[in-house]
Amino acid sequence: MDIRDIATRSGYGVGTVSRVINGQPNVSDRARKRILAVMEECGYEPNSNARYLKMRAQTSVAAFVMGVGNRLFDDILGPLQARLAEAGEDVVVTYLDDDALEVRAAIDYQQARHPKGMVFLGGEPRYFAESFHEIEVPCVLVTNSAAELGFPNLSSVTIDNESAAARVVEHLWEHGHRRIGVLGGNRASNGISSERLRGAERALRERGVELDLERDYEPCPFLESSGYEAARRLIARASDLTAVFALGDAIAFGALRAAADEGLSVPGDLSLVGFDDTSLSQFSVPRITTVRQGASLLADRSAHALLAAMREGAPATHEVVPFELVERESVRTI
Amino acid sequence: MDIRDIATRSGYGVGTVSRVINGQPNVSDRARKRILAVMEECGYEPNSNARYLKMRAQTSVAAFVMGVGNRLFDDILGPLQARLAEAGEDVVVTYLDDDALEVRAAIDYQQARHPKGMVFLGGEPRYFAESFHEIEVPCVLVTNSAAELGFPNLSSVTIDNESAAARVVEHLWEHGHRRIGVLGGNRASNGISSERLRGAERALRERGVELDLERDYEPCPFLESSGYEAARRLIARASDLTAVFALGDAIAFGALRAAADEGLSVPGDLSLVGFDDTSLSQFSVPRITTVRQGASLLADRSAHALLAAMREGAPATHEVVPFELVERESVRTI
DNA sequence: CTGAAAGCGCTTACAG
DNA sequence: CTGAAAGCGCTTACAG
Repeated sequence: MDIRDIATRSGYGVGTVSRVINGQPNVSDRARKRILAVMEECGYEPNSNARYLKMRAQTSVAAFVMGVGNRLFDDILGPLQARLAEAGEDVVVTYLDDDALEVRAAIDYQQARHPKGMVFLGGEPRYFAESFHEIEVPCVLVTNSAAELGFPNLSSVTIDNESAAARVVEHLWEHGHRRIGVLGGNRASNGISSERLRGAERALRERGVELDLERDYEPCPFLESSGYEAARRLIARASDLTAVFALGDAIAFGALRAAADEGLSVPGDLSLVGFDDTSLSQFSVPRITTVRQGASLLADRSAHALLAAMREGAPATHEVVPFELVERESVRTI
Repeated sequence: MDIRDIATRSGYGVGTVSRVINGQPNVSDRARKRILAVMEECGYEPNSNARYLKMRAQTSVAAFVMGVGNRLFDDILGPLQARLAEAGEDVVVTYLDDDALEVRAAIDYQQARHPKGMVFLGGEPRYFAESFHEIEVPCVLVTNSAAELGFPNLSSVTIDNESAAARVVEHLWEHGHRRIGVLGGNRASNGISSERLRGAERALRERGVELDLERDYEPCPFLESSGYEAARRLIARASDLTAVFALGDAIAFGALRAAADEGLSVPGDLSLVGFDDTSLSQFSVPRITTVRQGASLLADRSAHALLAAMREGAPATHEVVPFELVERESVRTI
């Protein structure tokens, strides 16, 4: 059952059939109606390989997910693929190890598959700066800003991570905390973790305290297990901390467990704040105060930016969506 | 840069180039070496649309994920796509709402995209029985058995959910619990939740107690929030329960929170067991006793079965992989 | 508005 | 072992 069968059965030529498939205007109503009816009756679906081959277009959009265990990314992925599916786009997702070079992976992928567009869930700006110029298709970086990078085909949608982190510190400060530790991420990176770290440092500095990176900060990946280990180290080393700001909910969740293992109650002995508002912080005991970034809003805006770039050649945009500090039960006033 | 360019530059014909691309044997070593070198030098990658069009083959394998928030599925997806990628297969993933008809979605997808194979992460056997016969490509159902269904192109890999649930009840029983409630899933379904429920009922019955479905069972989706709500209802209704078996970790995690909100300590006032061994049960306070099913083992075996069916036309297999009860801190002896 | 024809980049008999 | 040619199922100028 191919386009020729439909042409024969409907009494029109393949050209006309093709035009109705593609919703082009220059077809008579009569022809359109008839052809649609025949296609319907035959359950005909155009062969996408042939279409894409001709249209010199690409098979789908590729999504690269940084790190396997990231809940927020999983939460974004669902809505994202839904939005894209509504627009008729498939998404092929690739999970990358935390230490994989996402831009390299994307370049290889582009070479092999010629996607129409790509989206990066997370990513390290440094790698983008180095090699993103090899990428030609419209892309969007999600949860991390690409504004500074200035590539014409790289949009981004993100919250203001630095301000959000500063807000957390402000919140802790208002509740009387002066000895605040920070947990997670990686100083060398210039991704979200360093933005958040910077925000925390700035807010502290504005209040006259300099964050002691050697003592009161402990880096770690955004995983429950890593958060657990890192928190144990931090707590052991800096036992005078009254509050810990974990740069991600998964880390905070691990830290909550670590505190329990150290015999510390949260928030009795130690206050804790997370980041992302996943179900981890919503249902833990105690519920963890955190920063919400809306997964479906991020997904929406990302799909929008990508589609606009893919379809209308819209220029790259850098959208900053709002965040919200959600106060729960893990911070006490001292 | 297409196959003709490579042909010209290497001094061979396109047929020969095509043969080396496809690793066919009837090419001289000299030709192969030369052509490979030219391809390498040009960074040439064959156009997959053209290949698939000619090979009348399909673009990729499709994965359907039932429900958006399922951690276990997310954990399977990563390794699964990695295995498949090693074998040169893309995977296009589609997230389905909990109430979506996965087999219908797959039929539509097959119609539209002609995938080489499909994998279902979760799924309702009833729907498979009804309409899977419309599906022609090799498929595998993961975390749920398709053995009873008897379709020649539907493999499955799963643990023995019924035995695992029975094991949980046995464990609770050994610790002195006689009033055991069950939380989660859906009685009408005949998917994993009903298997687990059945296992629990059986184990209870073997010990002379009949599970009161109206009083000591509360159905719910496999989400933290649903587990929370369901647990509150169950606890309010059947306050004499000494233990609750949640049919999933997410549910257990929600239940842990619900217990806290009811002023019940776990395991002091109420013992709790989950299912899946996600990080939710690993790092919660208390850590939750649960059943481990190995995500990467499930992924491995599924990829294996699918590949065998796709490449060698291997018949459907129904593999049962081991589970393990992992004892933690949420069950006390009474 | 419509059809006939060329061609997208490959693979695969068919000859040699 | 290798090349020339046909054709996979579409789309898109080009005529009309």
